[in-house]
Formats: sequence, C-alpha cells, structure tokens
Amino acid sequence: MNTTATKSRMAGDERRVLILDAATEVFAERGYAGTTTDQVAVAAGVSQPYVVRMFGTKEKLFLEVLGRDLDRLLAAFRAELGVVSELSLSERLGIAYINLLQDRGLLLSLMHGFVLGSDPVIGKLARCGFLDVYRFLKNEAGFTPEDAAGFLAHGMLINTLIGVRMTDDFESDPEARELLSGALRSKLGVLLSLSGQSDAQHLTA
Amino acid sequence: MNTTATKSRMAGDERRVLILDAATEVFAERGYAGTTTDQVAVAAGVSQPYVVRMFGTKEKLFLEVLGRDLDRLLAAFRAELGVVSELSLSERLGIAYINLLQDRGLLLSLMHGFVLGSDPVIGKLARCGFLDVYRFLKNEAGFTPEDAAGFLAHGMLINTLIGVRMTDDFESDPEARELLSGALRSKLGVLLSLSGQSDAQHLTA
DNA sequence: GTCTATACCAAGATAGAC
DNA sequence: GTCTATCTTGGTATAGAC
Repeated sequence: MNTTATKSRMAGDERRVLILDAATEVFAERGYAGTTTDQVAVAAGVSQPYVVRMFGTKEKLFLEVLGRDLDRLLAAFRAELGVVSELSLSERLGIAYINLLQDRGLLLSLMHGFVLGSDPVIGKLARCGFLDVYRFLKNEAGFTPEDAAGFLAHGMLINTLIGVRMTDDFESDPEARELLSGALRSKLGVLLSLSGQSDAQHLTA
Repeated sequence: MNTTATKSRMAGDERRVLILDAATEVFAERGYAGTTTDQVAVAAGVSQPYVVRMFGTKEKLFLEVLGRDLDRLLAAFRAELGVVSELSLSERLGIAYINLLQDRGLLLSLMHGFVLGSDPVIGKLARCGFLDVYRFLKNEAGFTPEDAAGFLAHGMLINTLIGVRMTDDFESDPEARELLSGALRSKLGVLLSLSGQSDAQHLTA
C-alpha cells in the first residue's frame, strides 16, 4: 500500500489537496478568469482533464479554493483566541495575518475572489466570507466596529500591495519599501521595528 | 459639421472617449481577463473589430483605462489642494475619494489593475500608479507615512467592499450595512453622520 | 471612420483507453 | 485513478468593403 505516493496513482483525496494547493497559487498569480485549468494541472503535475474531472468545472475548483482559504484564515485567527500572551489579541491577530502571507497564494487568491462580486455564485461566497471575518472580529475577538474596519482596512492594503507586487520595487524604490514595511508594521505593532526587516523576508523571496 | 454625433461617424477622439468610458465600466465589472473586447464594443455601441483597431490590443486598451483612472484620481485629489475650507485637507481628500465612486467603474477598474502585479506590463503601470498616489499624499498633501498608509488602507477597504458588492446585502444584512457605512464614514469624517445615509445613495442604486 | 466576414488559436470540457 | 485524444466554443485579431 502506497500512502506516500511514490509517483502515480494516489488516493483521490491526496491528489485533491495537491491540486487545491497548486490552484491556490495559480489563481493568486493570475486571477480567476486569467487562470487556465491547464496551468493548474501543470503546477500540480497532473493532466488538464484530470483537474476538470475531479472538480467538475473551473468555477467549482475556484469556489473550493476560496472556501478553503476562508476556512484557513478564520482557523488561524481562532487559534489565537485561546493563547495566553503578553501581546494583545489585536496584535496577535495582526501577526497571524502576516504569517498567512507565507501560505503562498492564500490571501491573494482570496483577494481575487473579493473583487469578483458581480459574479452570481463566486460573489455570494466572497461576500459571506468577508462578512464572516468581520463578524469574527466583532463577536469573537471583541473588536469595536471601528477597530474591526481598521483591521480589515490594513489587511486589504497589505493584500493590494502584495497583489500589485510592490515587493518587486522593494529594493529599487525607497518609497515602495517605506510603504510596504509601514503597512506591515501597522499590523505587527512593535515587532517589526525590533527585528528589522527579517519579518518581510518571505515577501521578497 | 457634426460634432454632437447624431449617430454614426464621429471624430476618432470622440469615439475614443466613449469606448474608454465603456471599457472602464466593463473592466470594473469583470476584470481584465474576464472582459471580452466584444463586451466593451457592445457597451460602447460599436463593433468589436473597431475597438481592437482603435487601441491595437485588449491589453493596450486596459492600459489606457488604467492610466486614465490614475490621472483622474490624482486630478480629483489635486483639486482639493487649493481649496479654502473649514474642513481639513485630509477630510476633503476623503470626501473626494468617496465622490469618485460616482464615476462608475473608476476605482474598481483600478483595483483590478492593482491585483495584476504579476503581469509584466500591467503590473508595472499599476505599481507606478499606486506609488504616485502615495507620493502625492506624502509630498503634496503633507501626510506622514503612517497617515498616508492609513488613508490608502481605508481606500482599499472601500474598493474591496464595492468590488465584492457588499452593497448587494446592504438591505438584507445589518452587518454588511454597518461595515459598509463604517468604512465610508471613516473617510467622510463627521459628514455622513450628519446627513444620514444620503451619501451612500449612489452605492446602492 | 466604421462595418461584416472570417481566420485562427486558446481553453474548458468530454470520451474512452489503460 | 489517471492519461491521451479530441470536440466545441468563444474570443482576439485581421482583411477588406463601404
């Protein structure tokens, strides 16, 4: 029995995760409409018809990616609720958010979903997901509406800066650097200023 | 001589603006990759080959839309620089931003450009444009880096809420309403609280 | 300046072999 | 469970008439 997948022929659920991971990255890079099922297939190391067969349609694949992204985002946040720390919950959530940037593609594919509100089915999921995060911040994390909006606002700024690849001008342009690290710092609180730019390493890589 | 365009055959520059306006709305609705040149053509009331011929390629059309959006955004901001008012510049810029939402498609098509940073040519323009706005806020409007980032952050939140069509659940979901009006209020300052929701009228329409 | 017709390619999805 | 081959659609771009 071959659970570690020497090569071909693994259980459907394993491949499923593999494809979802690949899809998350490709969607993050090119958006929903800009992504082809073939690009996803190549990234996952399978054939194009296979990814279509496994998920039915490209749209369903994207919906699964979106749903998983939202689940992982909320799970990362909820994991901070029980923690005892000298940092405030608000600070810890900020750090948790920044750490999600290492989950390559997660926040960006989310962002691509958010911007597709006009699509009847993708839009509905995106709206629900966004509202769920807002509700979490208010009801579970105890934020005021203003603080919750502020938290989301800085999150959207970070997403946009990552999406526009401001990191590409990180070295060349001092103002790009300033804006980017400023946006991260506002979430990280004091941490970034203590550890220099090390926290932003994975952004430029 | 027919400058008001009774129907067919107007000067190239007139049609050009017409097509750019139409393209801005369609790109805003469906994104760059999700938009077809034919949809733009229909929206502009011309034939599909004509829009391609006039702009060369779909990509060049999008670049012109993006560039024009950025120009209009900065122009609206600069127009506030000379104004004498009891409101602070920061408040006036917030209002100017909200007013841009009436220019249907402007901020949203911009947003679609911002999220395409991986595209070599679109990404470069989007990065430059974003940085230009940041520089304006710091150098011309006199914002601190933190205030500039905060202004941009709330702008990105508003763009995202509009993009995800949070307005669609505006009536049904009280929290969607709260989030949306909260995001607008943070830009409008006290104004919205004085005039009720009238400022958000054009969002739900 | 604007259209109709169309060439051509890319991409999603299906059929069926292994 | 996974692939190869292929059908089919739709979309960009070109040619050329008016």
